Amino acid sequence: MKRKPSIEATDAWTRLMRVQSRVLGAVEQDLKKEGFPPLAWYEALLELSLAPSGELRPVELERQMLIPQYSTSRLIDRLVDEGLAVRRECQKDKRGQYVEITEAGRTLQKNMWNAYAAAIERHVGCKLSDADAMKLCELLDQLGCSCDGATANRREAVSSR
Amino acid sequence: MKRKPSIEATDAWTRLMRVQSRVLGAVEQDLKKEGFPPLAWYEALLELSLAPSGELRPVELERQMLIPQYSTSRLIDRLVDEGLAVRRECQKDKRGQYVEITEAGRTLQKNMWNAYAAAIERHVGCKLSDADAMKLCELLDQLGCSCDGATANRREAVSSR
DNA sequence: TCAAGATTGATGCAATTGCATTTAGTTGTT
DNA sequence: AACAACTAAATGCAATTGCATCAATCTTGA
Repeated sequence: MKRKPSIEATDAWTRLMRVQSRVLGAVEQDLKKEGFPPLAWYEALLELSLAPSGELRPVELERQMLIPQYSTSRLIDRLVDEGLAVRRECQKDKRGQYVEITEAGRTLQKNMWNAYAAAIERHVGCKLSDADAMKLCELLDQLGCSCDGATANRREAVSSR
Repeated sequence: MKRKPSIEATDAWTRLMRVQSRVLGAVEQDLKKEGFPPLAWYEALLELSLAPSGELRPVELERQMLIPQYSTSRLIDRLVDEGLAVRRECQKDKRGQYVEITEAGRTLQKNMWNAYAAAIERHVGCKLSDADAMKLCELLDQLGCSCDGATANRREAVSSR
């Protein structure tokens, strides 16, 4: 127990932290400059838009997005405030509810995807060959132990996002 | 302009975001469980401890750590409040100041490194061969366009941290 | 069937962040 | 010297986060 990491592992750790923070910052800033809300809104709208009949339980959204329960609750508050989603009652489970994306929500999601895709291309895509990107995925997956779910299961949906 | 990213690039982006957030969360939580302050404190203490005579200008710390100016200012406030650093007047430039690490600061930095190193090993090191870690660094560096500075310049110091 | 325990979602409160601005001091130009 | 432009650091304020807890409902297993 308590073995020390190799220099290589430590470097990988450092770069993982620094590079993602830079890249994320750059992408978020691009979106903001074009007047769009934070990425988390996009993620939520995407999940909702892909769900059957455009609705999800908050708890499902929470699991997809890997964020804490109270974050989900407040994110939904904001989406609802902006008219991007509505809360609907859930008859199966009266503790719960459904959150349904609105037309405005779908529209925003699509518009954001344009800007978002361009930003990904600008800050990731054009710096990496497809082969390198795949290799990077592999290596990251070794760390993640399951980045799975989310993206993989609905590969078909990607082109339409 | 405005070309769309490939599936591979998009996947790499997604994994970069998700994996670092998981790994960071896991490491931070390990540290917290052992009663240590946030990682940012460690980073700052490390920078200070490596600086000649253990002191830096806030603006230098800011550049090393890649955080906004006001964050640095407040981080220093906290370190000073806890007796881990002291503010010293800067005669060369009276707008500025020096921040000097205290003995308590150096001690905490060393203690944190034990826990931190173990956490890196647990969440990164043991999941990746050294060769894979190096490859990961390379790929991330392609994105970062300069993760450089910080770590690379003072490789000698690493074993002693 | 009923109590114990688990799950869903919201929320009060304190701590932290982000933004914009302020204060103070420095530098460069004429 | 005088002024404009710039840099260093702090801070007020609003927004966001994290934590703990709550209320309501469900599940279960004796």
